[in-house]
Amino acid sequence: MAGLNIMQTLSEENYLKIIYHLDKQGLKKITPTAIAEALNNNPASVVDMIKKLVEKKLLQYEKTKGVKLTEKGKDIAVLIVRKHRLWEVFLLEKLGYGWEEVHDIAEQLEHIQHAELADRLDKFLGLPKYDPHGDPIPTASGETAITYKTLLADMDEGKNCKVVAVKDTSPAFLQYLKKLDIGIGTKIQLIEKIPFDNSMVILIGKTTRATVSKIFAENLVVNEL
Amino acid sequence: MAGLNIMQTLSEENYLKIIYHLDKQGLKKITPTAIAEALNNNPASVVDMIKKLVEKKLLQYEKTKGVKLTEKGKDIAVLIVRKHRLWEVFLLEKLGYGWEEVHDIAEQLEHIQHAELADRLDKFLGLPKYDPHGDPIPTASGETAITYKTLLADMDEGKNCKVVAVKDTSPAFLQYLKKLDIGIGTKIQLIEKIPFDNSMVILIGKTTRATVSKIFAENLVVNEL
DNA sequence: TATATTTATTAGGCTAGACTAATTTTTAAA
DNA sequence: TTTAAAAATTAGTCTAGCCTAATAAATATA
Repeated sequence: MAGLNIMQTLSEENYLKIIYHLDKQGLKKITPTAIAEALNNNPASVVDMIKKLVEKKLLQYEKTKGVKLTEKGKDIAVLIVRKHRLWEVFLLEKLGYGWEEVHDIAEQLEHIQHAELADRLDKFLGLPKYDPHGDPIPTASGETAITYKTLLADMDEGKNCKVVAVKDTSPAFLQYLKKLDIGIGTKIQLIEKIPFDNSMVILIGKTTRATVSKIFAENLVVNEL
Repeated sequence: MAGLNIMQTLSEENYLKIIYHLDKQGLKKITPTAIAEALNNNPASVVDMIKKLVEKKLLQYEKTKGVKLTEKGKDIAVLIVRKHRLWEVFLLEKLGYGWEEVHDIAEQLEHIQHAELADRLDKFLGLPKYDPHGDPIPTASGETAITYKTLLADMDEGKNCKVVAVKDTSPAFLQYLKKLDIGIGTKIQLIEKIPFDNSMVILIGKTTRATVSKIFAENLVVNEL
């Protein structure tokens, strides 16, 4: 994690972040056009910025392979993502913000610069592993847990999925799962999302209908069917 | 407090803030040169920005009277100061940052935009009245009136008080405080005032006795218990 | 393979916000 | 009141980061 101390501009940081995300999303070739679309700006602008970031050794670019973050560039991107997700936890848990509100504020907070900030915040929040949207929070050393899809964040009404894991492993949660007859492999259909409190109505297996809370849904790791 | 919802640029916000501070410091005529000095930039740049802010109805400017914040401009400035000081409290109390470190980070955090942010943060912190440097935190409605009490000026022999802030934030002073084991919240009893040189004998916590100078005592902001 | 289409790149503009240098206005001193 | 000094203003540059339009290159299709 060297060189994170050299301040990047807001714009540079946003480019690094978006490239990181595109990569994480599995895009094999990250092109200027793809970046422009993700940033909602112009490919010509992107080409300029790519040059600048290559110059700064934060990116590599070969027209055949597209854009790739260097180690240094990746470290910066991961730190931004880490800060973003930590701030989201803070806004939700400490300031009582809602689910939908935290992202936009975290977009601003993720750019706050100070060497120890992320680690101090992390500690203050009790070293959370996931942000309120179910995305894993990179650790201080930059490791990112596998990105899970959760019932809450990744499923839409009418979709079918299969339970592949749980995030929370507390007895209380596991017991509740047992009661609902949900286990690894159980098929679930999302019937209705209730925006008010992010709860949802689901169909468990073929016949059992249940209404489950936001907290429940974000702890259920699923694969879409 | 109307119109705070129209986003200002970072630079605009910094101008409004500095003008607010110059006014608070008692500068009767706030000139382009004074602003340029405070911002460490060029008077020519300041003239440009003044025009822009007058245009936006955030400032009034008459060459004879200098610059003045409009109601709207002042509301924005106060909110920035409020956010700055609240974030300083957060950084010190929740993240464990030192006195000297919080200012620079708060300079960044004060620009985070969200309607409810200041109020939510305020509530989360327990509605603090002072920031760690002893400056009063403007209330939600923009009042900044509170004059602080110092150990020197406002305490009498036998009285108990609690340290709420410091005025001087020089390393020398902060180091001395550390040595005496005085921090935010430390309880102090005034045992004896020595009229000769305005020094005083105090009891720090339960057992530690110390004699402190006038200069020391006037830099310690306290609340009477 | 030749052609059409999509993508990348270059060239040239634009705006915000800074700067320098030159000029005008204001203030202070003789 | 005249002159000297300081402050304000104007004019013209510069950079970052965006834009559009034009061109070049790559990819896909006939």
